[in-house]
Amino acid sequence: MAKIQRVAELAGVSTATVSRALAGKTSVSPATKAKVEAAAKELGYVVSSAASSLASGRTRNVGVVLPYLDSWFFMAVLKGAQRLLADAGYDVTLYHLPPANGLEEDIEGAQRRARLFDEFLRRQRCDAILAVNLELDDAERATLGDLRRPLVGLGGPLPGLHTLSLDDTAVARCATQHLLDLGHRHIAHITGDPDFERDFQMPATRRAGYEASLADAGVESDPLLVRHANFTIEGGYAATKELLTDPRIHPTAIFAASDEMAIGAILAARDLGRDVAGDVSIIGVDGHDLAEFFGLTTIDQFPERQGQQVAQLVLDELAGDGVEAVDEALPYQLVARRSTAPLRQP
Amino acid sequence: MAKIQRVAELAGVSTATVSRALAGKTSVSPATKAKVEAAAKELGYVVSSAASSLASGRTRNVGVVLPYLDSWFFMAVLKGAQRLLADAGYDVTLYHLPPANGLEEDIEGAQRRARLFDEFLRRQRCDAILAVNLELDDAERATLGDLRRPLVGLGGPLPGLHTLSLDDTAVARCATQHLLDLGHRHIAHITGDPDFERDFQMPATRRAGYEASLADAGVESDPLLVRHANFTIEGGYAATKELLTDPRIHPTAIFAASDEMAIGAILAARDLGRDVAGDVSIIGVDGHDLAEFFGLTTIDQFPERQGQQVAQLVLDELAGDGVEAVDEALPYQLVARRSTAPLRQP
DNA sequence: CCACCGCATGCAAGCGTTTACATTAGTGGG
DNA sequence: CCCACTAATGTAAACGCTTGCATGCGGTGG
Repeated sequence: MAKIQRVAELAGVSTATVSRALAGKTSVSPATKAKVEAAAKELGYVVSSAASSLASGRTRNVGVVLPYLDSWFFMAVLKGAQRLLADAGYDVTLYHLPPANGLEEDIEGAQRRARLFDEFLRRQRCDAILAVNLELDDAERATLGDLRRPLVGLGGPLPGLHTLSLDDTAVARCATQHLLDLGHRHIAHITGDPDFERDFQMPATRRAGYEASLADAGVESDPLLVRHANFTIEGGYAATKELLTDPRIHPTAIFAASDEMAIGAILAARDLGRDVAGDVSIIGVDGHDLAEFFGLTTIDQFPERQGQQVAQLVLDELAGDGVEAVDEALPYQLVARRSTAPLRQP
Repeated sequence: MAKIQRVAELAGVSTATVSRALAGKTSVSPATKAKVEAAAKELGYVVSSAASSLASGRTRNVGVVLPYLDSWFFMAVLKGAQRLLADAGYDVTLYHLPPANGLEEDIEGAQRRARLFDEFLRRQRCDAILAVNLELDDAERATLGDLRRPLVGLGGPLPGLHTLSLDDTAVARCATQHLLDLGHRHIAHITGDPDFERDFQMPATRRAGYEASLADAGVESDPLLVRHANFTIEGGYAATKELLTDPRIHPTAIFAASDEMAIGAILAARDLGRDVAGDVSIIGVDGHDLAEFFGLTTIDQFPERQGQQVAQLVLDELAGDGVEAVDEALPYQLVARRSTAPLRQP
């Protein structure tokens, strides 16, 4: 039996009034509202989300799509978003969507991806989708468009939808400029592997910022100073060992496109007996929890706050404040620590 | 209009048949099934989860309750569980439930916790709950019991429900024994802070295993050799600096209750100019991604596989294989790497 | 004093499925 | 050739809420 019935009977009102009283929206007299709430509490009543969704078309649930579940950065974002959404009464359902790698042989991955779009996201389980670092092909874009639900992105821009993104060019310039300002001229760069993930723009963008900054300073860029890793500590470590032992180059500073790679760089430098900052300055990007611990200079992008911001955006769109599909810039900030220092004069 | 209607019309059958054909359960002739599937595909039809849930009482959704969203370990578990559940067609909705810290002043945390139990978990949005490292009070236990849904725990035992847990005593003994076998007698232990999280048994249990193992070997345990950290790299680092510089003690080996603390220990030893393995052997627990990178000897507990296993348990219970409420032991394995070595003879 | 208005509430029609039960057609044994 | 039985399908009643519309009521301005 419709459980709301029981509450209605106990409170001596109709189910309609119970519904209205508990939703808190439309006009219900304070006295009635109190009675209903008392009855609900006494019976331990909580609305059935299925029934409520079916009747109202609203689910009180937001889908969060993440490319990685094992990366510090995305978890920080998730944490921020989850908290804000939960406080607003929304559940979060989590979808894992690894970046399409474009590899022929990854049939399983492609199937999972297709299934996510064709099946999971279309069940109308979410009032809105919050997608982090999502790159879409046209069919996928169409699927999401058909949902007719707010769709908000973090790390865009994604054409046609509201996104929050970091200005990767500016961030890279900021990091590079910091090293230039310290007097460094042989600045290496560790970034993502452009072949590794199809369509993942960020590494290329940061590299462009790095090169532009060098160019502005009249420093010639050397392809040998750019290495690819995959955003992991191990990757940064390996790349740095190469950079610091290649006899053709003599970098005095390294700009890593993520803090995890920068931490790997610090460890590699130490293992090679180089003095971090003294012999080689290292700067990262992210604002990793461990940056403080390692004394890592970084461009903090406040990931947890990003999660909150993008969640707030979702809530705004759900509230109908029909924001237009724009791309907003996220804040970032240079945090100077011990891993960077002025170039030691030879 | 009931969209299933359209499919039914296009396929020339009743909605009941469409429902059956798409669910794939009951008897539908292959021909009809094909027609229905074609019609559904043509219309891009996907069942509305709300309607389906309301009618069937099943949601195809599993709630996963985690104590931390920013810890490597829990994310590894989540990753494993999410994948298995997604492959089985289940959505995962994520609930963040920080451990109750028992602090009077943490009203906000207590409210969040209460709200999770009283509101979120009771909306009948989940077919089952998968709880990781959950510690419940009686009222909470009652709430979850009232749900009448499968409730499975990882890291128990939780009285009355089916759990998978690591034998923390055995793990600690295994780690300690490894160090004893290498000839160490002054073995330090870094574990969690018992006051930090009310009711979180694991640190105490591991410590007990450590002490039992020492006792078995006839080695006297020294409270000075036990330090508390909070399962972070920073914590392990700080604790290790203390251990290695306290003039009253001379540990030649450290057993850290987590790999992250063990990594902190390695970094601390290095910073103090000690040779890891040569001067001080270090062993952790978890099987962290970075253990290989740091050459860390560890007791691997295969967190991602734990996630899969506990997810499988959920699926089994949902399939009605009414497993009884038992506590099953999870596998673990000593992985010896470079951070442990035989005691150097003085 | 009346017509009108707005607020609080009730009534009942959905919302889009699933599924128990009824119905029909086909099958093999007696 | 009939019957009992099974497999495939249809019929229609839930499922537990939300919400447009109707109703009743006290107050207000003319």
